[in-house]
Amino acid sequence: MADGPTINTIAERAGVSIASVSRVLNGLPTRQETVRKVMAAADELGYVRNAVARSLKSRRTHQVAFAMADVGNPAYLAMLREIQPVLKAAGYRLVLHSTDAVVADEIDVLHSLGERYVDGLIMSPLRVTGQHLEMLAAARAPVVIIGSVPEGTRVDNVRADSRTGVRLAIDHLYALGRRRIGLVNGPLDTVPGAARGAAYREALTDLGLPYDEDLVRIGDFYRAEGGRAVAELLDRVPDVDALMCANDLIALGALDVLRAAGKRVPGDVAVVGMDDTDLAAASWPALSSVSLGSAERGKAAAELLLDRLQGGDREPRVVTVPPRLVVRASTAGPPDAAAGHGSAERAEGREGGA
Amino acid sequence: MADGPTINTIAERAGVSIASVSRVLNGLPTRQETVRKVMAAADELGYVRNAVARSLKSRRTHQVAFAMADVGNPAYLAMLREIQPVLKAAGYRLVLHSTDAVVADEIDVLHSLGERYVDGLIMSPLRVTGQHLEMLAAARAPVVIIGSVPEGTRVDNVRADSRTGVRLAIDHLYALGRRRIGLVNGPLDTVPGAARGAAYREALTDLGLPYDEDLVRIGDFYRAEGGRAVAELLDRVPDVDALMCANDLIALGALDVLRAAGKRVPGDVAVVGMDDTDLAAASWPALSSVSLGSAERGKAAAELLLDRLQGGDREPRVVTVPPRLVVRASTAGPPDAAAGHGSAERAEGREGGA
DNA sequence: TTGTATGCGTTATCAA
DNA sequence: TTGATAACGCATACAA
Repeated sequence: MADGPTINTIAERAGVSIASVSRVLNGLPTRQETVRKVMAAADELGYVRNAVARSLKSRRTHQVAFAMADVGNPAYLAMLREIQPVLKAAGYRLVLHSTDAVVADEIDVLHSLGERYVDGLIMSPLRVTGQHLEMLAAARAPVVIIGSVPEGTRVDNVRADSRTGVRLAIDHLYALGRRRIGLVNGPLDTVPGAARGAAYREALTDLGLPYDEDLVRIGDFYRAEGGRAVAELLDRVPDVDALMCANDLIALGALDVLRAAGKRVPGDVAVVGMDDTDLAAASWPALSSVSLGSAERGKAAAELLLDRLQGGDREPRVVTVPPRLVVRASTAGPPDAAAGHGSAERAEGREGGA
Repeated sequence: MADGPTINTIAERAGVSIASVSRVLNGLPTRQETVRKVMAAADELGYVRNAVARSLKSRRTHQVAFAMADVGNPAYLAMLREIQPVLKAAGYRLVLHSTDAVVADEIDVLHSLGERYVDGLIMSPLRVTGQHLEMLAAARAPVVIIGSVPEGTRVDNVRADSRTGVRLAIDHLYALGRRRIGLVNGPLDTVPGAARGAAYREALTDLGLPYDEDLVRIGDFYRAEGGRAVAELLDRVPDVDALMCANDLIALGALDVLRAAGKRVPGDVAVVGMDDTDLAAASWPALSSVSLGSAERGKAAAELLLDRLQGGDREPRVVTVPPRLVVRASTAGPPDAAAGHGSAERAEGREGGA
């Protein structure tokens, strides 16, 4: 792997100055003959511009970072899938950070913004701490936060409306006649966990249903732990007739446990997931799920960032993506979905609006 | 967003030279008093090293690129999930490229290696053209290819063994008494498509089964098109009793179509997928699937690249990851899996070895 | 139209 | 132990 040619190498070979080489390479007005000589030399040498040197000079890297909690979480991947092509189309490379939901890692990412290896950052933090806010205020490059930040934070912000999302699901279950509706939530010290918990309580109140602590279980956002939480809930409230799960992975865990317990879905227990990931459509019975618009949020975030990178200064903007209930067999199928062929097809595609 | 402080700013403030500042920042031997002054100034100014300038000087970016065909494909995401932490632990950032299976884009990525914005590249090309090989030979940074390259190509290479993988699946189906085993494949001009097609034919021959063109359908690697291919196959061979699908998405499409056609799985038709993605475990009936070790291949590729980045020169290495058949309900469940609760659980976790 | 010289922010060499 | 200075590869103001 020999050292690559630089504009100096080309200049020598073409018998011109490096300034002329640079001009030709950048398409600035130059005499035809010089252009020819430079292009020929560049070609023969297999010259490729050094991106690092360009960046140092231009103060732009044409890179953007996307920081999320977990590369394994389909909700983040849905964002990624939308972010990637938007950035690519605009000529930006994507640097991926997975913070494993470790706050210190998120702070690290914000700190590293100062190193100027990217022109901007899209971040989807699980929790927003005071330190986050401090660093955001001091950030030396544009940042877009996916998730909710406190009022008045001067940062571009794309948020989901999980409150309305939970409401859609609970109303749906209520309309189906369910009255003992459980909640299987993630940790309350996460932004989504807290929001979903509060929204659940509020929705019940508005519907005139009692709030029963035994109907609420907390696990984490994964399948196995979600299953355990459901087992516990079943133990305390054997006649629960519906489960609102804080994400699809938890809901899959719920399906596992309900099946093992001999409960029919949705006959005995209706199940709603959240995030409407690929898994929802693949599972059986197909999972009704509240989409919080991960894909749309990713796209919106990418566009906000690009606008900021290209347009320059403007007031921070807040974009809220409305949730959407996608009804499938786990709530709207035949009483024992396990007995019916084709139920998933019938239900799939029906979508309730906000 | 004011201009950030540089070592010059610090030097002025601390009343020392930039050389001293650099020394302190890099922990080189320096007088205590100087260290103190520099650190104080750096602290007050909120100094952060400029990564671009460092890279220009050091000729290392501490970035590695991963180029794959499709951010939406779970097999690549499985690789990504393993690659990311390995690189992160070694202090490398991950730059993500999605080429949308466009060959020109892959060539672009190889070309852009010359820009030196990354120290190395992991690439998983769908097809390896002559141009790929040319550019690999001329690459100015280490590359690891996930996928098969021609014998003698001087490049680190991690390959799956889809031939053995297909063989495992066909043998399994044969052992279950299936004799009319169909193949739902992806395009034959892709490396995996060609390999799987050939392996299927070979496996049948070895088992003494006739090769029937009507039993082989070609679509692409996605769910809807896979379903269409299965519908066509059903039309031609109504009594097909097993389907080998070239990936899990195709297999999900197969489940859709079989269910709609009133076929029982695995009673009437046993179905095997490939790649063993998350979807396989989530689907119903849970999908038997041949894991080609996407995760392991990703990990191996990252380790090969790191070794090359850190260790330096050595002969190119070829790592072959063995396939593994994961048996679930879609082949080993009760005749009509749709009628049985808990079948997925019973089958899950049973794994046949190579 | 072209070349010289300077700076982008670091690191590293060489004298002092 | 420290400071002046030269790269790293490129872009550009200015002079020729």
